[in-house]
Amino acid sequence: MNGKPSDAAVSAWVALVRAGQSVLAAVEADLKTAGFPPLAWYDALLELRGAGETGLRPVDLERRMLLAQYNVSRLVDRLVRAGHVARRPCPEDARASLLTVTPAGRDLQKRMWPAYAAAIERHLGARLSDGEATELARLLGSLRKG
Amino acid sequence: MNGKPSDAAVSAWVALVRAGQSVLAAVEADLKTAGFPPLAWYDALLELRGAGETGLRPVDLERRMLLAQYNVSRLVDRLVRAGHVARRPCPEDARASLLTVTPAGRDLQKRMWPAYAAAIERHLGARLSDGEATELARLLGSLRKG
DNA sequence: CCATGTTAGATGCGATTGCATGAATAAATA
DNA sequence: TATTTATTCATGCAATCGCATCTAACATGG
Repeated sequence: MNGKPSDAAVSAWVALVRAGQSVLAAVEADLKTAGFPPLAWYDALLELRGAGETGLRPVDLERRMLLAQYNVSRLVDRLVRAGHVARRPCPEDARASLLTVTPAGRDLQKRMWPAYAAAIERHLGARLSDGEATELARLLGSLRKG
Repeated sequence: MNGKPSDAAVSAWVALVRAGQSVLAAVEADLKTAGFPPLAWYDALLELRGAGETGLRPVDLERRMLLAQYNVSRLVDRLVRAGHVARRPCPEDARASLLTVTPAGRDLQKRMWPAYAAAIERHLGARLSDGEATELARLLGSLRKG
């Protein structure tokens, strides 16, 4: 079963790739201009913060961030080297570590948010009504695996 | 003027990044599995083909593909090395070349389309009705710079 | 316990990306 | 025209990515 996509589907595909790339690049550029690290750092810090005291194993981060295993491994390396994340041994699985955000990491994440929020507003919020944004989120949500 | 984004805008942002990444990665993976080069090659060949006999300068490709200048320079290098694109001197501007698709490039692009189309259908078309796809394309279209 | 298979994570290596800069030409201006 | 500025493209270098593979630790079946 491998039907061809409708014209509407192809249009949506093209629009998704273009808009995704364009908006993402613009937001990343704003963050960089403000002197901040890439979005992935923010995402990782947010995920880890949301996991509370215990922290997360790299494999958990991998699943939440939709990143390849080796990319998580190296992202965590960089975050640890920069002092934003701490590793401690995982008591239940000696292969893994438990990752938690350090105070410096929490601080970075908090300082990034205003710039990040402004970029989202500028490149996305300002171009859609709330109703449109909600509808967009709904449509994009149905593209998730399932 | 730097208001904070609404919750709806933030939701749309998150959904856009996640869905974009997820669907794009899935389509790229399908293409690679089928033994084809990355999507950027297809896009470039398509743009060049659409430009007819004359071809395009690298800078034109850059604008159409939303790529950084050095990425275009290197993408073209690879396409030329692989025999899919030809350079000839641009008569009106000695700095530039005019890029055209070779027969091999045309052939590659044609062979890629079925796999590409199937991937779009699988990862996007099959998950949205035509009406939804049209609406999605419309909403994403309003995110373009203007 | 041992053997086998599976999962978590790290890493060497080559390809690609991003940044900064260079070289050549074109365009604008004095 | 001579000078300055802007545009087009290429590239050295460092950082990052992707792939393949490796080690270590769990899990399962005997």
